[in-house]
Amino acid sequence: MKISTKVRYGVRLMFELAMHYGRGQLRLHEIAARQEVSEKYLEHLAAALKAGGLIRGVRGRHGGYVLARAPSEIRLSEIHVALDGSLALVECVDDPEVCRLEKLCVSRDVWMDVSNAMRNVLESTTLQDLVERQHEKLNAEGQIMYYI
Amino acid sequence: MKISTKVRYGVRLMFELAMHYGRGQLRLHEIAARQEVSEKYLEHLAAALKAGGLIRGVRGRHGGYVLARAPSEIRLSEIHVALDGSLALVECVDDPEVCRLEKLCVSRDVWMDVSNAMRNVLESTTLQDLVERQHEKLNAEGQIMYYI
DNA sequence: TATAATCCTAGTGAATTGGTAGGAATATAG
DNA sequence: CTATATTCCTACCAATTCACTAGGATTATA
Repeated sequence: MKISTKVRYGVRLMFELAMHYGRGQLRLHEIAARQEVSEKYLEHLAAALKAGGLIRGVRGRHGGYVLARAPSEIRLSEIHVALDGSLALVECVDDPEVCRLEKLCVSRDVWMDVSNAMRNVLESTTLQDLVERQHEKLNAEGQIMYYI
Repeated sequence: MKISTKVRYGVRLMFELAMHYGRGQLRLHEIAARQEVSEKYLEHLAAALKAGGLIRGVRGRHGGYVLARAPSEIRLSEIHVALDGSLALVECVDDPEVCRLEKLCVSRDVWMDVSNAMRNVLESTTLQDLVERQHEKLNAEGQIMYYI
């Protein structure tokens, strides 16, 4: 079981927007260049993130995307949900009705425990946390800031 | 992201063997009937579990499978690894070398946190835990024990 | 010797993944 | 007004993975 590239790239897209927060819109073209991903592919991710209410698009020349809320108000769990649906690792975690054995099923308990463990991490991490961690890392490495 | 049926059925297969532990081998035929899964499919799972050293096969008529160790000594993480490989949600969690940005990458930290959260649950849960939970549930529901 | 089980190797249809393609709509610069 | 640069929208596609089947070889028992 691996995280899809959709979610991986999506998180990085959101991270780029978070790093740029407060300085207007950012074009997919730039993000694509930095992440070395096709711009066309990012369009799909952006569409899903927009549908999820996490970013806003600015059309026309000199357009781009902006975060819909402050980085501190966007949890990674929301990004995951927008791109990949529920965080439940099996159907019956969200919807017990799907299995007639729900009450007696011990595997369901396990998958619920694992799902909740994931959810905890993703809900308690915001884009702001990522931005701060990035700054710490860059300082620690003595690197020039990539993001001006 | 969903758990594969391979792992789901595999855990249930192992659970059946755990419920039967101490009373000799159990045939896939029986497990398949109880889980309403094809016997042929379970053969594949059994092969992987055997290769992982978690079960032993007994060939010939009246053959079957037995746990290789006591249920209290088999962690769910081992089952997952045997059937689905590493618990790492992205390549670079296991092997930082795959990405040249490892040191500076904050997403890697996130996926490592999530992977570890999952790992914690699966490593701290044994088949014995499942067996006990099952007994509790059956008692709570006032049900006759399914497993004799 | 017939039978019932594991064991082994291949194949396969359907779904999912990870994209591309092409253009419409929209806003800005000149 | 026009050219251009962007988002937005819909369709398509190749490769991979998933979930499973098929067919038999091997092994042990009754």
